[in-house]
Amino acid sequence: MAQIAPAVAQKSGESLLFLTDEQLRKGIEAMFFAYRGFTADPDRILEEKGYGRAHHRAIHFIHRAPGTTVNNLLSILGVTKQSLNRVLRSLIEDGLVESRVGHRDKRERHLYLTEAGLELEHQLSDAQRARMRDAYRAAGPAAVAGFRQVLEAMMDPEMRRHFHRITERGA
Amino acid sequence: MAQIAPAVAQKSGESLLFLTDEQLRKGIEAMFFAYRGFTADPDRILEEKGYGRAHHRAIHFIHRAPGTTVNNLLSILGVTKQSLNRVLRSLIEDGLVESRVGHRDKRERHLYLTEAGLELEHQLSDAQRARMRDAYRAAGPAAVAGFRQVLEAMMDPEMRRHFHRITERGA
DNA sequence: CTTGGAAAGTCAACAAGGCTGACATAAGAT
DNA sequence: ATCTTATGTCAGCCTTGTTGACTTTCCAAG
Repeated sequence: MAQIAPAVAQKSGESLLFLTDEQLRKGIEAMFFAYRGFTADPDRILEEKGYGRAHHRAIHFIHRAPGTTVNNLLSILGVTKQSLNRVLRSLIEDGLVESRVGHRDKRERHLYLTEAGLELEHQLSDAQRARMRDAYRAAGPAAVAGFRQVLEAMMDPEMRRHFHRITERGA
Repeated sequence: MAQIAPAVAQKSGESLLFLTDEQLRKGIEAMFFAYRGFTADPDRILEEKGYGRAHHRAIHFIHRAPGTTVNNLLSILGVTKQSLNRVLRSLIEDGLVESRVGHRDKRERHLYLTEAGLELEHQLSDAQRARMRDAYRAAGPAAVAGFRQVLEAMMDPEMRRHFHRITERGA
């Protein structure tokens, strides 16, 4: 059902060989193995500190959008408030995150990294960016552009909105 | 520490603007959001059947390398045998996977998908490939080549070996 | 032939991090 | 005054990862 015969490639002007099931499977496996590498370095650092990936995600997005509300973080991370709350509570207790009551709407809590939080964020980010930088450098700018295009096309629309919102400040 | 100033770009002949921290952060976030999309469709199917991602991974790689041993699967998946065993046991009990005692070495178990297993594999794979295909088509062949280059550069060396071994038959 | 060690399986216990459901509180909105 | 929203919290459940200990099977080296 899903086999795209090479003959189909004639349909368009360009070769559609990159859409064969075999190519798609390779892409799927590449995503799987690459994601392991992507998380490996932060995971090691987090383990030492007794944290997990969930903490990393919270720290990352709070750093990226300081003052974000719990609800906003919830929709970015796509988890339940109970799940996020467990993580946030430990980060707040450990003094990595500060929760400030909203100025206009006092129901909201605005989240900020403390000095210690920023320090851990840097440590995690440095490790992850180092791997990313090596991969980017090895592949070159054209490949990086393609990489980003495919990733973006792979996102759910709602996630793509988050991605653009978070990303749109800065180059 | 990790900031690469635009001035550094002059060092090489080509622009190194794609290696700024901001660009790297975007790449990191793109990976995060894209991976969610990548797993979303299979996750929905698996949930209906009472399985999880761990089952999907086992099914995928057994399909990809029929007759693989437990130990081989273990090193591909990077989990403990206890963890994999729990998943395999349920798949065997449910008749999706068959475990055959080794011909030469009778300690080894060779794993195969049954008819039912193949059927589920197809269902999961179709969903995941559909998203992949849409993303590939939207981005175009050049972008796909870059995508694959960056992903491969991002893998740990051992995972890259697995990737090549699994992938090297076929185009 | 015996024994060492590898491959596999199993049991128990635990932790992280998802989930649901129920409920409490504060405060904006109507 | 009441409805709704934002947040927090308690309890309980599931999946999927972990370690450690132990058994069975069986190849291979002595």
